Amino acid sequence: MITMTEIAKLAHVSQPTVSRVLNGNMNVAPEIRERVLACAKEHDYQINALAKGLQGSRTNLMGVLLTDISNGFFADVAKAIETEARKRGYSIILFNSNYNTESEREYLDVVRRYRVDGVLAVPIRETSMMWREYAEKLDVPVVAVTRSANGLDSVYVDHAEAGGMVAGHLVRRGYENFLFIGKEYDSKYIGFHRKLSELGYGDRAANVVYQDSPQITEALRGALHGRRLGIFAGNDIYGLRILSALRELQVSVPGEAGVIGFDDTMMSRYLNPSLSSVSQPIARMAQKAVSRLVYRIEHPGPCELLDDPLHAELVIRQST
Amino acid sequence: MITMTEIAKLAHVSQPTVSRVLNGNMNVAPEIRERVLACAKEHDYQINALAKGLQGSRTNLMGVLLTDISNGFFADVAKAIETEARKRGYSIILFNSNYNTESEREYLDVVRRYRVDGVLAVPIRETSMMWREYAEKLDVPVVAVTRSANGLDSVYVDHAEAGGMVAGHLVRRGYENFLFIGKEYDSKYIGFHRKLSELGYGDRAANVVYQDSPQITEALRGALHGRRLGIFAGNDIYGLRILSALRELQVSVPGEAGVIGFDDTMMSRYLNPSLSSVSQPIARMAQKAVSRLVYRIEHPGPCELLDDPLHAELVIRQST
DNA sequence: TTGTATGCGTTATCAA
DNA sequence: TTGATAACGCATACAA
Repeated sequence: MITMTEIAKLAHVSQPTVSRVLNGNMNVAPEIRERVLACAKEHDYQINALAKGLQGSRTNLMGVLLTDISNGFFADVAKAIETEARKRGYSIILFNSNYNTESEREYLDVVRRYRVDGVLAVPIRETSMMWREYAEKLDVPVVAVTRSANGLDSVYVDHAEAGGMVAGHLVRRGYENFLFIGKEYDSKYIGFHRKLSELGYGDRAANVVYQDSPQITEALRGALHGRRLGIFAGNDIYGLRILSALRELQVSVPGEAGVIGFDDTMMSRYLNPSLSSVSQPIARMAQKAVSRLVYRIEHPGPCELLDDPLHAELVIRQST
Repeated sequence: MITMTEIAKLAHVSQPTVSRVLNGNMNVAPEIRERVLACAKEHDYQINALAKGLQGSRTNLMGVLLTDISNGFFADVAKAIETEARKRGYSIILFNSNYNTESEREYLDVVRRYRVDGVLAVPIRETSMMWREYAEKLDVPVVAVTRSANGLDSVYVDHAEAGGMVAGHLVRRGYENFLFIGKEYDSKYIGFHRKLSELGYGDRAANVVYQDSPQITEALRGALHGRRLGIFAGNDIYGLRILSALRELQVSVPGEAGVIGFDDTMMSRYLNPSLSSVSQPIARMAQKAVSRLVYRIEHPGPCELLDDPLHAELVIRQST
């Protein structure tokens, strides 16, 4: 691939002059300018981003650490981030932690090797102090998306609040026993349970950590006795599986049991019964997170932590 | 971030010696080796990948150009590629063309700027010769994944063959009219139609280019007259929407109409009725594509084009 | 307005 | 076994 030095030779000028032209510096004679531009175009010059990055300025790279891109929600997040970053001239290096804390740690090192200008992360554990440490070592700004992390700028949806909304909704719909099915102890559940307690149903809420489909069926069978059961799924995929399991158990929805998912995946409106869900403002989150990260990149130095909780929205459908 | 030169000073050796130690070159006195390693560890040294890449060796970056990562299938592909690439020490720069040919072109320039070692691409148009041109300019190897591209190493599933399998299946199931609903003229449809012709149903197959949900409903209403209708959806998302539209039209599935999707997305088995689909060996494709790309990276120079069509598999469920 | 010189952090070549 | 030195491609400071 052709370099500035080579163009300089071809155009009979010095390399810094080529640099000036290509960077739009106006202090160059028009004739030289044109000669250089023509030559660059002819040879389809592309700047060497590595050299540029090495030289000290920016790399225009953002590291994006996700938990699982095969989850439709995060895929949408990734897409929105990529779009937003590109608008501002950044490219994305992508990593999948697969909910593995070790990978998360390891990828952070990789990210440092490439001298990314900043990092967007979906932190696996919101509560842990790991990220505070990480961020210090990283010496580039980090913004948490989707969930908040201790000690990080965070653009996220208030999951506890969303959990509370779900609880309120299920109670209004007349459910009297409650079940949360999710991947792990989760602030959604905390908010869910808190709200149920406030409403006087604190002792009627159970929490199941999901492992596999048979386990879901078992949990449901155990929870279904008499009272109408309101089920809160940690995400739409669980919601889908729960609907399927209830069908198998011949439980009527939303009659004997109601189900509400999380993330409002595209599929949920097409299911039968269509799945109620909690919708997150993905595009807005991506926009805010990228924009905050760019700000931090362009204004280095200490800075007050951003805590920007957005609000989820209930999308009520047939399943509740 | 600490550099080799700084470590050199701290350890009272020369910078190349540090380089040797950190690269595992054995021609270094054990005591020096330990001193350097200790110092590197203490300061959490991470190599500057930009400098390394600039110097001439590899960048250990792969460009990944996708059409749309928010499609569950491609999200799975992206994940598998990332996993496979990481196993071999590569990181991923990700791009979403959003089925936009201009973006595709533009991203290729970005990829060149970062001097990636190679590119994995889901080409938007399989038939066009664009990629042949692109690959020449790129001067790094390119491998097409998922679809084959003219003039590129290609690891893909034979969509025409898969379309034929679908046709055969629908005919065996007793459907007598046929409809393909997909994003655009597609080799799936070509194979589907060819097989139907062979079986004597050539004049009973229609092709609908999908735009929005109302349009699907209209198309279905138009196609449902008397004979049982076998519907082939270009992907599972369309399949889902079609099932939903049929419910709305009160058409029984798989009785009056049968539906089979494409990609065998995770959700399809949980739908009601569960959705028949065509499953593609994603992990194997990713593994083969990455492995081919790495081979080409490690063995530069001209080389016979790889054409590695894998085979799809029908997953028959309730919807047919 | 243009060119010369220097440095970014590596690897590689060559001497010592 | 170790250390000087150059080179990769660019941006920047400075000189002309």
